[in-house]
Amino acid sequence: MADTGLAEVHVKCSSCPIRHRAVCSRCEQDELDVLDRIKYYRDFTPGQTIVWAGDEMDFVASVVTGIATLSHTMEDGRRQMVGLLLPSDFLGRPGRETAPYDVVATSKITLCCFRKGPFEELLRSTPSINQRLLEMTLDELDAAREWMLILGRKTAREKIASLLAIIGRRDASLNMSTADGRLVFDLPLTREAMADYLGLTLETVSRQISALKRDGVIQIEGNRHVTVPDFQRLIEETGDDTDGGLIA
Amino acid sequence: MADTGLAEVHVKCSSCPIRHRAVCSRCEQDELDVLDRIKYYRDFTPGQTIVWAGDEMDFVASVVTGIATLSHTMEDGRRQMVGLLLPSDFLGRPGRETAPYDVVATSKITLCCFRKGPFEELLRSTPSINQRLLEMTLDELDAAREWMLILGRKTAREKIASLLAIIGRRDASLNMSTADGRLVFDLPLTREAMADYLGLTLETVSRQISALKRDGVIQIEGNRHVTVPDFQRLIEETGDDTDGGLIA
DNA sequence: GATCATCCTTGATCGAAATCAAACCGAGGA
DNA sequence: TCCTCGGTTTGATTTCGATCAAGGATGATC
Repeated sequence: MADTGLAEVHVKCSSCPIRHRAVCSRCEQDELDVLDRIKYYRDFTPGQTIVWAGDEMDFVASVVTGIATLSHTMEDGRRQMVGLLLPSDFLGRPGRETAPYDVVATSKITLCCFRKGPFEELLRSTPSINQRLLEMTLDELDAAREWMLILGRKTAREKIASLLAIIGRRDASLNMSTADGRLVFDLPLTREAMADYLGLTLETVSRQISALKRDGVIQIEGNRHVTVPDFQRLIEETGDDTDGGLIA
Repeated sequence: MADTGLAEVHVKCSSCPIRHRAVCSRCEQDELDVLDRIKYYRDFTPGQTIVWAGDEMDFVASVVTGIATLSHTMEDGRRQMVGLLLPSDFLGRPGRETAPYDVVATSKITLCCFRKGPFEELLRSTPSINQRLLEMTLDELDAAREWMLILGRKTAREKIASLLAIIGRRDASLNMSTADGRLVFDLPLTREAMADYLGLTLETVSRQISALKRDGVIQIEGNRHVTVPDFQRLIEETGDDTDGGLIA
């Protein structure tokens, strides 16, 4: 078992509450042993609902690869996305029985799951995981509050620019990007999902993206592939304080 | 010192990460001793800014009495409230140097503060506090996501009804309320603050409150004092799933 | 009790985004 | 090749809430 499992898990230690052997050299061996016994993997296909709001949820999980969304749906069909899960993000809440939102895969996705009971046991016995989880939750809270500003006070154009900046920034730290302020990435969301994220209609999303393209803020090939020639310019369009280096 | 401090702190143990002697019979004595040494109280007057966004913040705190708000402000003055601190709520983030939002007292308020260094030390040595803090942060995250739905997808009328329901519900568990579905409470916020909370203008807030009054959903005396004759009716106006018993 | 400053309400008008409607595009599949 | 279908774009029109603009209530201070 020693080092052969290295390729098995692709989660970075710095952003996962669970210390996977593959990437974390500081892991205590016994902790890993416990985790190995209770963890299992699940795959989902694009569009598949992972958990329905209100359903019992007997596991927590960490995203290994792929993207999922959390969203509220009102009875009349209005939908608001309230979270975006990228690789290394954590899903589920220790000490809660039922899921408060729908969780939907927007791409092929692999989750590393832990049964809730054993995981909570582990939480109790391993303060470091608790601490890690607290940090991650605080980060999520900050992100949520950032979104509240976007949802409550920004114009449609600013909303789109903000979303592009966030996705671009997040991708930049992990994926491709060229130096010199140029940035290239693929949108992980449909126009409709973007609309659900931003509290807009998909028509408005489309129009604003066209407008940003027309104004030279971005370039797009084939619906998803985005090039940002000048990231600073994009940041200016968000309405935020002009602080934004590529990687915050 | 033994029991004479009982009236000193009014925070309920069930919702405070710190176990105050006054209300918590399960406190371990030594933990209290440490806390007693590092805690201190600060009072603020209505309208006073407790922390400016970007300022260094060398303490964390728990609200003892009064109300404060967290808000983002954009350069052009647009403002979005992102949090409402009521008694027993926690303020500040362990492991962060500067405040990300303005914190403003909306009433006379008393904070129970802890210097950050010693508090973080305590966090490291006392897992139970970590755990408590995690729970509270997860609750806040849920609340933030609830707000995202309100901000992104609800109409002005639904927003107002939602805010009234939230304040009413929160008050109901602590303060006055009559059984039989009738509910009476005082708004802790000005129209402008409500607008900042809901992503509206104060004029729209005023108009929608008038409309709810005209339609008999609420009654109001003197700007602040609200009576909800039928809480269920108010819930229906929020657009949410019609689950809402008085106390969730 | 008059003055003043906040906070609140109401009216008229405007505008950004929603809604309604149609067409476009690329990828499979028959 | 043509057809279908999901995702997308674009246009015309409507609507809800913002904005602009007066006034009215309430409470503190002198």
